[in-house]
Amino acid sequence: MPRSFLVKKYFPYKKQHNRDCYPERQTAFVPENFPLAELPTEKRSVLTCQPATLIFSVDILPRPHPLISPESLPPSPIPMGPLDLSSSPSSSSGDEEEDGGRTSDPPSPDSMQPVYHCLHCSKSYTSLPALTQHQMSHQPPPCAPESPSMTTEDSTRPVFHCKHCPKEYNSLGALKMHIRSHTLPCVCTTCGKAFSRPWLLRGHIRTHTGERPFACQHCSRAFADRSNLRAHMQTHSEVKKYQCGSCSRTFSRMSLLNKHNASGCCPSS
DNA sequence: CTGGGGACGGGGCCC
DNA sequence: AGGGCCCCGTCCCCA
Repeated sequence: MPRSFLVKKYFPYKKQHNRDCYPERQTAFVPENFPLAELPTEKRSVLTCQPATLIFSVDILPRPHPLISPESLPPSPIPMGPLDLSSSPSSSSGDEEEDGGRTSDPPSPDSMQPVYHCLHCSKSYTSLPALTQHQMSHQPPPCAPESPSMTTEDSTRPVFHCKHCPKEYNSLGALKMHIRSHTLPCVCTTCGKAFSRPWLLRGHIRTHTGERPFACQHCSRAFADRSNLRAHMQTHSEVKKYQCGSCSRTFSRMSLLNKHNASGCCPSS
C-alpha cells in the first residue's frame, strides 16, 4: 500500500523521543517563531505553504479516466459534433491525447441499428438528438467549472478523480475525504503541523499535552493513541496475533512478523 | 537483531 | 453530506 501521504520529519523535535510526554513541550519542541505559513516544503505539498488559510479554488480537476479506453466502452456511435465533449469537464484541459479515441470509436459492425449510449450513465437512445438532450443533463452548469471530474467506469458507476494524485473514487464523499489528505486543513496551533482530519489533529495535540486517555488494564501504561494501546495489549498476550507460518512463533505486530520472515526463518514464505 | 512504543496515515462505518 | 470514530496498517525510533 503506498503511503503517499506520510508526513515525516517536519520538525526537529520529532527526533526527540518523548516517551514520558512532553513536559517541556511548548518551549523545547516548538521552533522559535515558528512560521505557520512556511512549513517545511515537501514535494507533494500543495498547501504546506499556507496551511491555515487554504485557498483552493480547484480541488478536483477534470481528468480523463485512465481506465476508460475506447476498447472498454461499448460500441457506441457517439457523435463527434455537438457531443464531442468540448464543453465537458473531461476535455477542458486539452492534454488528453488518449481520450480522443473515445469519441472517435467506430461503431461496431454488428450494430445494425445505431444505438447512442450515454457516456455518463447506462441510458441509450436510438436518435442522436435524444442522446444530445440527455447528455446535457450530465454537463456541469456553466457557473460550476470546477465540479468534480466524473467519468464512468462501466457506464453506470461514476468515478471521481483526485487532482493531486492518480487515485479515484466512486463517490464524491470519498474523494472529498481523500482530498483532505492533500489539503490538510487541520492545523496544530502549537507547532503548525497540518492534518487531514480533526481527530488526527486531536491525536497529535496529545503529543503536546501529554494526555494519554487509553490506559492498559493489565499494567500501568497509558497511551495517547488507541491503536498503540491495542498493539501494546498484544504484548500481554501469550499467543500474539501474528504467527509465523513456519515456526509458529507469534508476534504482536505485523511488522515484527515481517521482520522475522525477512530474517530468514521462513525462506519459503 | 528484536521487541516495543510513538506517531500518524487511509478506508470504512455509523450517526 | 459531513464529521466522528474505529480498525488496520506503516514507519521511525529506541532499549
